[in-house]
Amino acid sequence: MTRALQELDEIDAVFSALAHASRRHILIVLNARGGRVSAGAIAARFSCSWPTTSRHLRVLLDAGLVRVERQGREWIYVLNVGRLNAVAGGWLNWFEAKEKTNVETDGGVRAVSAASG
Amino acid sequence: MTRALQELDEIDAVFSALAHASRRHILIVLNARGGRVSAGAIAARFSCSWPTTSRHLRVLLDAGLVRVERQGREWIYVLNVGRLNAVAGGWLNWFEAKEKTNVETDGGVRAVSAASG
DNA sequence: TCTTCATTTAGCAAATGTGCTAATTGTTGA
DNA sequence: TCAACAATTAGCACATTTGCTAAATGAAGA
Repeated sequence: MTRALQELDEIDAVFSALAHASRRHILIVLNARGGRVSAGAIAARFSCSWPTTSRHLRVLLDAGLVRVERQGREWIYVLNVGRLNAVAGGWLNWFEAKEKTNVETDGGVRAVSAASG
Repeated sequence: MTRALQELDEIDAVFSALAHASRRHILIVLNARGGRVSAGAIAARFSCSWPTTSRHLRVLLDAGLVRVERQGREWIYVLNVGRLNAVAGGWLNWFEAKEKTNVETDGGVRAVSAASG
């Protein structure tokens, strides 16, 4: 897979992960608690069942927005703010940057948005 | 509905709209073409059927990321970059801002992420 | 007015996502 | 080794999303 296609997959995974309110909530909670929280502490804050929260965590993990570390019998989830800002923020920057630099050509456009539709 | 809950609905609509690659692509195309493009010109760039693209446009419309104007027998879609940056960018800012301001309390956290899970 | 063009709406099938309960894995401490 | 604990994986039901084709809408020009 080329670098450009891999980037598109990353963008897709991140925005898909951000599409659900529970997962956005998990990231906010993680951030507010200093970026490191056990799965149990996260699950305790939600009204849905523990397995459901666990699956949301896995989606975030697959998108690279968190990583996980075993600590005794707990799993500690660690927020990856850098990736959130790089991937989601990076995509959003195409819109701010537009006034300054020339990204009018199709080539440039395809580089960040191809393989859809 | 309170102001805070309305904001949560806006965040939800915007991130749900951004969750599909075709819709992200539409926004990029719109941006590259100066922010104003007819539905036909957009549909012509996609491999999926015209009605399918039309529905993607409606999702973007409902999220407030575009508006639409009738011009003769064409529909012109107009990008709303301001809303994209305000809602999606605004949500992302909770993570950058974290190092500077204190948002540790649960009250603050709930204000931007409640009603999930 | 009638046809043509541009696009949307309707309606259906297939795929995907979400939530639950029950069962499993792996760790700790007696 | 065994019980208790922390969390995940498995498997199922329900809801939503996505894509298609066919039909409808509404403006423009002959």
